[in-house]
Amino acid sequence: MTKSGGENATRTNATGTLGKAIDVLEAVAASPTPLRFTDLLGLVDQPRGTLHRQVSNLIEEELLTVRADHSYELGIKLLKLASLAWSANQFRAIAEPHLRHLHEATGETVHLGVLQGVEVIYLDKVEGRQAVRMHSQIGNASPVYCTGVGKAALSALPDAELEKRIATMIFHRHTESTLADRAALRAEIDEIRRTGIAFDRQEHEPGIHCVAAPIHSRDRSFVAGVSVTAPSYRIGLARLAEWAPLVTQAGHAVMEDMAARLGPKA
Amino acid sequence: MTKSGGENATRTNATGTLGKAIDVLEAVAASPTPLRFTDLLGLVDQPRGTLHRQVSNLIEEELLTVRADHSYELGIKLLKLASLAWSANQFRAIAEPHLRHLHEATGETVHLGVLQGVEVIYLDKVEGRQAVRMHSQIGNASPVYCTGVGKAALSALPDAELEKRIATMIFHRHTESTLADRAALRAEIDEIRRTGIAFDRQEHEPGIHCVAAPIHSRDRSFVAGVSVTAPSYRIGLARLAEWAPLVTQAGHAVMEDMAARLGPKA
DNA sequence: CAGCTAGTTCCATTATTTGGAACGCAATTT
DNA sequence: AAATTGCGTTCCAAATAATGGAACTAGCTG
Repeated sequence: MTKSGGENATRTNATGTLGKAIDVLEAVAASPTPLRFTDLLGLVDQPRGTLHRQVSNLIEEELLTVRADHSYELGIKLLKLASLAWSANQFRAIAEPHLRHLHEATGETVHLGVLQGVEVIYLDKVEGRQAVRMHSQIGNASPVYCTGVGKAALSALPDAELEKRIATMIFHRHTESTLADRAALRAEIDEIRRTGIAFDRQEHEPGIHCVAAPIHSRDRSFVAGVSVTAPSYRIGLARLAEWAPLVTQAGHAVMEDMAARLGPKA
Repeated sequence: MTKSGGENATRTNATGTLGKAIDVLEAVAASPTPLRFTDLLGLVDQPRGTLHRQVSNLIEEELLTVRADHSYELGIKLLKLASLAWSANQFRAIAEPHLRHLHEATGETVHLGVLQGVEVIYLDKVEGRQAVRMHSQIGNASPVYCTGVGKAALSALPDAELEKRIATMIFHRHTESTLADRAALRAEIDEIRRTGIAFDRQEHEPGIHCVAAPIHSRDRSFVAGVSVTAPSYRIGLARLAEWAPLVTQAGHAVMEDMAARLGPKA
């Protein structure tokens, strides 16, 4: 090390020993296909010996597991930690009653998500019946630029921050209506800032649209969003738009509760 | 290889730099009350300077967050990682259709959990409607000795392993029928080994009981369990017992699928 | 405003990580 | 069979990154 500056083809946070370990974990997490030792070696820019010990440590800590075919899988300890993280999460706890109320008022699925880099991580979800995979969403990471919650959250960011994030985004056209470039996104954000409401017009998944409102801490170092999602065949865009005030109110209510419970600095 | 896991009595794994970091994370995770810096200092055997840097690194990596009042909270990145861990988990994927089938056959809630040290971590859950907290269970860690899945899993362990785990358990009487000492648990495990079926007779939560069957890899280095849970006011113990064969079959089916899909070594 | 307590920074010492190279083992190929 | 190649694993001197005692600062509190 030391030399060669440190460019690298792929990922590399390389912040201290911990950072390197997390890099490995994230490489495994991000791969859609199973990774074996050599595959990882190609992804993480670390010498063999080092990588090998790194992986051993992660396995020792139960953060990683080896499958029968020698490929790696994230460890179950992560599920345990996440479960605890979820239930101790203060923001989620504060928002919960408001999500519930919003769900009762609309009858549709309500999501709570926070901005994390250029992704939205869903923190909670309230829905009616639904036979399918529960918790399909919690912890799920989606692109910001094509989700209601994501765009709402972006709109709450100070300009400098916003630009920084937009700069690092990689756009991918998920549906016909996806905003697929920076200019379109910037225009949309302007609009959202004006109205206080964000729409996802089937930009992520065809047939699914939503209304969302921003939530943020006083200093905007923490930004998030609430949304009401519905299938377009059942709920028209006009109907969705009628819920906008409710969603905005929910967002405001959460912010008020934050101020009240976390003190004025929050 | 890879073994030697399992310890985890108090704090201080101290295995390398990563281990120390995880210690901190787990201390935060395990605490029922918010922890501030000095509180942590008392829990994790590390000098101030060191702990402080440790915490800073964890925050840097977004594995930890500071709340407004300076107490710590597990980071949302954990949710993201866990979500990916969950969907990539091979065992869960193999078991899923069988859980679903078991749910259809009984109409009650089905759980899948794996043994992790002296706890059971729930990996999946299939249930009917349920207005309450979704994913209430996934990632949740419960004591082995008072859950159906836990006892079923224990019964699949080789004697030496079983004794090792029993030795490190700390018993806590959750209900009137909780097995509250090693002798009682050992007797129960014997019984389960004989019948292949484990019952939780309201040993964890009053009013809730379940039938469970063990699942394990060929070499028993991996043990888990499936269960059908029901409220006792609606489903009597006799009725529950009638489902035993179904549950056992589900367990066997999962093992067969594992052998088929992961090769004979699994 | 003095006296705490809790949190943060410094830096010489020390222990841990590093990474190049070699080893062992299967599966392929010759 | 012997040779080759691909993959995972182990070693160890050199170098980097972690350690931890002590000094410093910010916020309370009486």
